[in-house]
Amino acid sequence: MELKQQATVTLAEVAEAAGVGESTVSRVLRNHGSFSGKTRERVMAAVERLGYVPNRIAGTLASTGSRLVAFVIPSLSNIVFPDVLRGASAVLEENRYQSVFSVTDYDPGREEALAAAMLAWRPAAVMLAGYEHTDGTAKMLRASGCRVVELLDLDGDALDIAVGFSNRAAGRESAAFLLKRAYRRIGYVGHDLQRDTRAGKRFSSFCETLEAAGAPLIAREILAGPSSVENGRLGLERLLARATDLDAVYFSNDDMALGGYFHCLAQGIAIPSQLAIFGYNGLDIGRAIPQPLSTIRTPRVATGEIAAQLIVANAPPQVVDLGFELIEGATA
Amino acid sequence: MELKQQATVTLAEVAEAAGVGESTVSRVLRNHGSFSGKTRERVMAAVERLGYVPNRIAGTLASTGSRLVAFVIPSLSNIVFPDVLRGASAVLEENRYQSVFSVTDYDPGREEALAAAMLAWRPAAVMLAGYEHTDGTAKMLRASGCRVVELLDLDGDALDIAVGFSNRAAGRESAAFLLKRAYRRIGYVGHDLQRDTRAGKRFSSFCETLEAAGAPLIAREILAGPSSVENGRLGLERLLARATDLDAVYFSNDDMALGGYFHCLAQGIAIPSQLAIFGYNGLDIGRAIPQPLSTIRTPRVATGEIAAQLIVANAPPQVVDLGFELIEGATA
DNA sequence: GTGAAAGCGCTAACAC
DNA sequence: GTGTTAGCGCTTTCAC
Repeated sequence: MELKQQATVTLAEVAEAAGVGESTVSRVLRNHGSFSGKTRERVMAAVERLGYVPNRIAGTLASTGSRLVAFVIPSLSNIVFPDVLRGASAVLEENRYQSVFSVTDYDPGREEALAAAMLAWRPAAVMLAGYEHTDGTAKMLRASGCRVVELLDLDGDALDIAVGFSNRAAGRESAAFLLKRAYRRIGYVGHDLQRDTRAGKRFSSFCETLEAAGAPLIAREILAGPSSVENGRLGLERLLARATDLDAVYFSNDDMALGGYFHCLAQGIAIPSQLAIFGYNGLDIGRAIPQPLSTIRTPRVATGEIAAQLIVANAPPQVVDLGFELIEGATA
Repeated sequence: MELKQQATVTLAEVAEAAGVGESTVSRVLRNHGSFSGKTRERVMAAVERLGYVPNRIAGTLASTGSRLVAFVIPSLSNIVFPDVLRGASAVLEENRYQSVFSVTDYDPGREEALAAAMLAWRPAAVMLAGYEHTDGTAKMLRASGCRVVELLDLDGDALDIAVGFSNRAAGRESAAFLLKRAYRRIGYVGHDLQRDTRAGKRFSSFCETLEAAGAPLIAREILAGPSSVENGRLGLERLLARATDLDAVYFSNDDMALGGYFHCLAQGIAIPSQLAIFGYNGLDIGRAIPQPLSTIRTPRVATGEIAAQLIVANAPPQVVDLGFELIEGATA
């Protein structure tokens, strides 16, 4: 316990040192209200001399709103969420907001507990992934009076603000694209759909679209655990062991699809003539492989940016559809 | 401004509703001090009924330590930092700590401003990447009295706690490995070293090791901007246009190395017989490509975990070397 | 086992 | 333009 004494320079001490009142120091520091240039100088000099760092805890308690935004995200392994955080935090930092986060690991129960913990900091907004929350979470969020932003999904009812795109539409368009290219014997390789409900939505609308076209899904391979390149490779290997006559495979996302691509590369399976591959997310890496990956590019960073802008502007409840872009690539 | 009224259920209201004093409610909620089972039930019932969410802002102000840990990281695009956050936040959440973060974009000036903003929340600890801070940042951190953890680098003097591994050692061992494999005409493809000082340290000790062995670096290609697969691809393409007789290339990290690998794949350059490739980080994807990438695996998640554990335990100042692992792979 | 009261370090009226 | 003062919602003695 070698802790140095917590350097507790307070606003009162600064006021004392500068020979002014506390509220004057507060005004100068927040550049709010009126004070003379001379006063300002004396205050700043005292701040500098004492190395004063304002206490936001006290400040927030005394004032109304906190410049804090809470993120409750499913994962940090799936690049989607760091991307969203990146977009949001850039905008928030510009506006002198701060970001708190916690990771649910795709567990709705954890989400509820973590959201409660976040709410205890009285944030200006809570940002969560998607619409699948427990009743408890929804109730708590509604009761909190703080802004709520649901991200990356539009297939459901928003609590307050929603920013993202439709996963169902993405699944549908992916299927439509493969059908248009005349693929008819289509398989699927995915990861844990119970937990990643957005991947689940894409998959179900993908299947519906195939069925409607009279070319239902032939085979699927669903791996436990999160998406990864290795799981994609393994998944395709297993799928092809069971279904040898596929002409295309839809993957739950680009990580998985890359794994599939590498499997084909290693096995000498010609893409797309022998087997077509289609992903989801539009990661940069998909464009750097020898054959650009056919996929759907999602506006992940923009989702974060827009969400943050709406909070900073205290915008009214709304649903913002950012859409997505189908990239034809060379693998399907 | 359609904000619902901020639902301000306070501890006082809970006390009132439960027919007990405020301090009793506080004791029950924190499970600290003594109270009867009956009292406990009544308090919990009132909490439930009113939907009370404790105000941590007030709680922290009234008590001593805050269960808040601040991360000041260079980037969220480089997977390294989400990995560290992931490890740390898992441990912190288990211990009911919360994580605040901000992103410096590799700018020491921004780091100083953001660190100051973080300090305003009086966190239990501030975690930063590496040792390269401005004098202002170092001074402020020291004066703050809060714990400081420097992550992912050990080549320098720690302010308080440091957790990570030596980037210089990593550069040295990478060079030694290539030399041992009898590569002698070695090149380098890297990203912005001014900003990513850890990559800079790896590179300089890599070069020193080559020189000491009488096989100095033949050529280098350094791209502006952050590391990416595409930049790696482009970098190798440019490098090979100038230096056609290389037998191995060292990349600033795995993202870059993957780009190089894909370039070779697309150009029909045989790996490793025509050209060897060596990376840094040991990303999972490097093991899923047809030829496993030769690289150094760094304990990124563990770095976050250990750092968090030390903070939770309020451990004394120390330097923790987690080391790294050289993966021989198939590309060098 | 429990309650009353004094702060924690600020902000926001409100006087001057 | 500036100081005084009353909270913000808790935790923490300290009596009882």
